[in-house]
Amino acid sequence: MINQYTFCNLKTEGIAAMKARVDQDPKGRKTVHDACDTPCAIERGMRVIGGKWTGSILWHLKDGPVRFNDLARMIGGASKKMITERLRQLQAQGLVTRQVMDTAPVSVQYEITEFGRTALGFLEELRLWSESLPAELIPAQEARRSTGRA
Amino acid sequence: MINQYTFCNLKTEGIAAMKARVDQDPKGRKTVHDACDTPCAIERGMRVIGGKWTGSILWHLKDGPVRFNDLARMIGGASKKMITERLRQLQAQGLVTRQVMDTAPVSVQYEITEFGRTALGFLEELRLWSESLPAELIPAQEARRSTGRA
DNA sequence: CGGCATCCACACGGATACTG
DNA sequence: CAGTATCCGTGTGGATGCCG
Repeated sequence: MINQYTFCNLKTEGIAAMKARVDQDPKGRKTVHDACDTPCAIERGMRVIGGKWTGSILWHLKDGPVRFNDLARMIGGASKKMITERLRQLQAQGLVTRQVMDTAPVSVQYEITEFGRTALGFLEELRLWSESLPAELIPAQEARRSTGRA
Repeated sequence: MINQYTFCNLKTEGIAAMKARVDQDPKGRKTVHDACDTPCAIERGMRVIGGKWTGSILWHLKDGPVRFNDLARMIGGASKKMITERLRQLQAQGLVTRQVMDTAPVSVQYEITEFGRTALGFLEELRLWSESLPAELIPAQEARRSTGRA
């Protein structure tokens, strides 16, 4: 009978791994201890860099500051709206900085912060892993149907 | 005029460290070279393990087979529907296996495959990174409003 | 127990137009 | 150039019920 599991915890004090468990009382009812009180670290991390395009954006900034439209150009498939949205989010989280250059016409530069760079390691790993994936199992990026508006 | 992007192409031949560049021709028009091959790997990877709860599920299977309901219990916050859905997806992608045990009542065991394990590496990295994040910037998991139905 | 079916509220995100 | 505003189809995913 399976009644003992380990899974992710938020407290990293003892690091190693506090073990979350599913226990069974005499009556057979189960309770979880130290479950993912909050969404797991995994989930929480995903909320930060797992947004659509978020990873790509961050990734594109790794080689230096990039201007808005260039960024949009690089990430083919993402609308300006999305780029803006995600950039704002990343900015609010301190992963990138936004700097308006005093030129005409205006130009805005986005740059990854030191903090943002700490995420690149993981992204690199993800990239390597992804590239080893058989193409068939990648869920096709479906084209949304047009809104029908002129 | 937007008419030339290379993105999400699945050719992974040259990969290595292709730098995406935005070039400008004499007339000031810009073109992108080697745009998304690399970054899109990020996006593609996200499509596979970036789904809601997907990472958590995989993560929770790392220590051994787990039964459906126990899995659901562990991942507090996810509905059975989601768990099922994601499990099916993971199964179709060969990251987990599903095995119906011959017991009464039925019990079903999910187990991570060797292939699935290859993803644990960066999930671990993600976990470490996430745990270092200040709690404030984690987008709260908003509670959906009830459907109003009885 | 381990689901599937249904219903439905949103949130997401593309398209488009407009602005300084 | 670098957005903002708006409109709206569509996907996502929680809630609930039923079933073998």
